[in-house]
Amino acid sequence: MAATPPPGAVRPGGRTARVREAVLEAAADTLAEKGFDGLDLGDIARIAGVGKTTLYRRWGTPGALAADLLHDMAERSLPRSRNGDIGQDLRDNARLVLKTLTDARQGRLFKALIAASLCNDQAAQALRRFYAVRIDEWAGCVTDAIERGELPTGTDPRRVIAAVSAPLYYALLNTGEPLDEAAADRAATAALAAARAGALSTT
Amino acid sequence: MAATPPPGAVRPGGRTARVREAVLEAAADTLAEKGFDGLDLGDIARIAGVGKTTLYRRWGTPGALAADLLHDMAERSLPRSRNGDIGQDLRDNARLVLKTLTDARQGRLFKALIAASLCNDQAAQALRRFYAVRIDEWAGCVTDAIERGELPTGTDPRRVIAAVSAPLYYALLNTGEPLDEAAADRAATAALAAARAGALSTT
DNA sequence: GCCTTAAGGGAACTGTGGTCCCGATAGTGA
DNA sequence: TCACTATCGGGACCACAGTTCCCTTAAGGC
Repeated sequence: MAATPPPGAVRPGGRTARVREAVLEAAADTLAEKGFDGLDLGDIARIAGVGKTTLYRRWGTPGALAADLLHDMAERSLPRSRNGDIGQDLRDNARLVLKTLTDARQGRLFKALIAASLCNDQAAQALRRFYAVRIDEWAGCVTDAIERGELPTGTDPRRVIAAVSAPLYYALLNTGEPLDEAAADRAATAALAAARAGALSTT
Repeated sequence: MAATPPPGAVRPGGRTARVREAVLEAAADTLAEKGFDGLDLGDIARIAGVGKTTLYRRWGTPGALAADLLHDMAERSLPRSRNGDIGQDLRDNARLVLKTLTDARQGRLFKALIAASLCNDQAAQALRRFYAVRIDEWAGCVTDAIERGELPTGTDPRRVIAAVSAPLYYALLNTGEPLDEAAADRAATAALAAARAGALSTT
């Protein structure tokens, strides 16, 4: 019982790749504009200039399309800061997250992708992978800081980076508190204080 | 131009109240079981044993129904701890949040309601109100602790409580990190360290 | 450059989510 | 208790998201 490969996997080049690119771009635009529940495969087909049948055959559901977009986004990682000072690095990270979440297009896109991950298992898995990549990239700052003696040995690098983002996402998703530079700086300072106190260790 | 009152507002007692109760219960069950995108008004009507027309007339959309459920949930507030020790109080709060998020039914329900809030403005507003009520209730712990001199004056009570929940929700929604008692205790300890360091002040 | 067939696209079709109409039921004020 | 009408509920109806069919195009191996 040889499993049939998913459509697009056997001949991924040329036309197939162009279709995927156009579709993902249209999907990102639509998610940013209308949110996850406004993601209609028929609309996407029209906007991307491809056949509706293609959308249903290759992706099938809005959730699977969002998952593919997340895979695509995880590929392009942003380089982290290297200030030689953990306080400054965490602040840079907080500012970067802030900028992403408050940017009109990016902020709405992230909200829509989180909504997708809450409605669809494929999207949920892709979202976790996306954040794992992002966090791993920045965890290097913490590793370096530990080596420099700025933070206790045993500090968990990923947890420190996650601790910076967490209050900003909590404000975005749960409380609706305003997201501004003061909030970003508070997030960085709080994470640093927690790390110094040994509250974010691996054990 | 007198605005027509929304259906159910003029005669909210008796049958109308019973219908709302049955519908909200069915909605909560369905959200917990199938998530927000599985919330079909026709299904809810069948489960609740009321007319489909009633669902569409009184709520109209899944988002509005989720919003009404959130309003209902915000009414019933849970009492906070009063240990006389902020470390213990924050730990209790973290354990309570953990218990809610890891409970099979409650955890799924919260995820679904957050998804709803990301797809619908009414639900988003209702969710913010829900968390405002919850956070205000527990903020009293921090106010008391400041008076007892356990935390610096100028500490923002709501921010401290939010700082406890934030990493737990971040694990639930973004990274998929395991949610266990160790995670809850880390969240409480980290928030306490940040507050003691003055990183969560009102200014 | 040729051949095989994976992948795309147009168009017709259909199941069902959501609307509309109207009679039945019961909350509310007197 | 009665009258008025807000609200409920059943069923017909309709638009369209999602499927299916089948022909066309071009990717990839030789």
